[in-house]
Amino acid sequence: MNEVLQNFREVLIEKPVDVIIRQIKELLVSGQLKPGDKLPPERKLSEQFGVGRTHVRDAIRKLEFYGILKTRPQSGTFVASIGITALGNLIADVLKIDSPSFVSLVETRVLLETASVTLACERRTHEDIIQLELSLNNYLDKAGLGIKAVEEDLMFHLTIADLSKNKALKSLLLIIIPDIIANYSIFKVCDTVTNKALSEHKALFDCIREGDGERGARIMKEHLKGVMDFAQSLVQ
Amino acid sequence: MNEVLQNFREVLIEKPVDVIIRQIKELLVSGQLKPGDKLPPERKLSEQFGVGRTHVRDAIRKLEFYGILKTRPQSGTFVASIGITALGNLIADVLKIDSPSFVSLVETRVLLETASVTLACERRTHEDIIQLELSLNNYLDKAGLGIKAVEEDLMFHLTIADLSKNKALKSLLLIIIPDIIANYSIFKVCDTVTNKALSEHKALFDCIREGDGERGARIMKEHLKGVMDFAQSLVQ
DNA sequence: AATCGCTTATTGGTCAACCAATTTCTCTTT
DNA sequence: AAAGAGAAATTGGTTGACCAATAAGCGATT
Repeated sequence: MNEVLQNFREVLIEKPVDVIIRQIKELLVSGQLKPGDKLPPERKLSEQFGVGRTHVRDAIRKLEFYGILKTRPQSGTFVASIGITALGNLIADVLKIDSPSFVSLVETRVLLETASVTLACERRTHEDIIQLELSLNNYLDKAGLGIKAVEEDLMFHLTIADLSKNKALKSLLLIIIPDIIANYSIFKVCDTVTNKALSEHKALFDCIREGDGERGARIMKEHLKGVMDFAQSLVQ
Repeated sequence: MNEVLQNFREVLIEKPVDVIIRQIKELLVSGQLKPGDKLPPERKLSEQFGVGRTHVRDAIRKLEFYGILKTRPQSGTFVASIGITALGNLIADVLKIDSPSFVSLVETRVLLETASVTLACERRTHEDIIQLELSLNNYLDKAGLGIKAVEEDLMFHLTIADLSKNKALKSLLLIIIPDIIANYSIFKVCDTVTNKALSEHKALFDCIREGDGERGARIMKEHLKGVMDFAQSLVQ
């Protein structure tokens, strides 16, 4: 298959779902639909937009996923109660196809992970340390043999996020990590196992065990610096 | 309607979609499906799980949304190429209904916004400052009259995120802000307009205009401290 | 006049059939 | 035997009809 053409087409054609979403968005920002209002029935919308009900349902699902709509079976779909202006902008932003740049992703990852390790140092329990050690060993066992251990690497980082006891933080990391991985494969980021990486993982573990948040943050930044440098080199 | 009962039922019943997602997840973690593999056709899956094809499609959509699956029309649905172990854990985590606590959300918001304002101070252009001033005035105009200006408040913060030139950062803020708003209404957070809030917004603007990142971060933390204190008071 | 109960209409949920693009197979041709 | 064209099967996409739960309307009863 021609990948380039494929991507080209993907940009050009606006999928039916996206058309509907935009239309519903316009109903919202124009004030025809206010928070708490009931949306017209799916049949009506599909007729109004001249499109199948399936597409309307898909659009509603997606909007629901973003917390903008709330549908109650056999009753109707409602606009979530949030300010209308903010809503319009939220939708516009969320649905815009502005995939964050690799630099943005890595920059944000550094931010989240630094906070993650700092919090982990403060909040980890004795059991947490045992769990983290298991995760560390999983990584060391594989990486020590010179084998790529991307999964184990990530799991170690996610475990640290777990110890931060901040679910929101961990969720956000879960969101951006797949994107980072995708970019890794696109740009063929060098992923040779270095002794540096190995010792840094060990050092991170030590910091968390000893509760040295400041040093943990420093090591994390250093640990991710390589990726950051690479990301920045792509831009120039 | 009895809201309590509603919530109760909502927890109890496992929707068909979630059942399918769990089944597909088991196919993944058990190794029957490896990254890059093609999933059985939708018809086969629906037959195998003893459920309508619609539900299978819904499940695939959701998994696709999380970046776990990738479906190509008239060709098939494939498992995204990411380590299987990490995958299993990602799915387990993402689909777990562990709504982050309010404290987590606010804590993370403080983190993101602090970084946001720091970056904005470094990277803002002349045009950015004009735009931010507009946003600020929108807020001041409404809030100055003693009217609640939640939307304008949020928009000001989002504009700052915009000036940070970090799309990932802004996207993440967009993700958690609705959650925070939801909690605001649940817990009836006091949202009286205070002179303190007004002057802090102005101060944030000044910092960004003058490029004083350090002071900007300090003010942002102070600005969100009230919310943070409230969130923590709920726990105790 | 207000309220309770039944009937009817509306609504989102579900399903099975159909469509068009893709892939696979097979037969022809070189 | 290899390559190519074309038919047949497979696949995700789409549609319209049907289902069950809810809401609305209406009339009898108190």
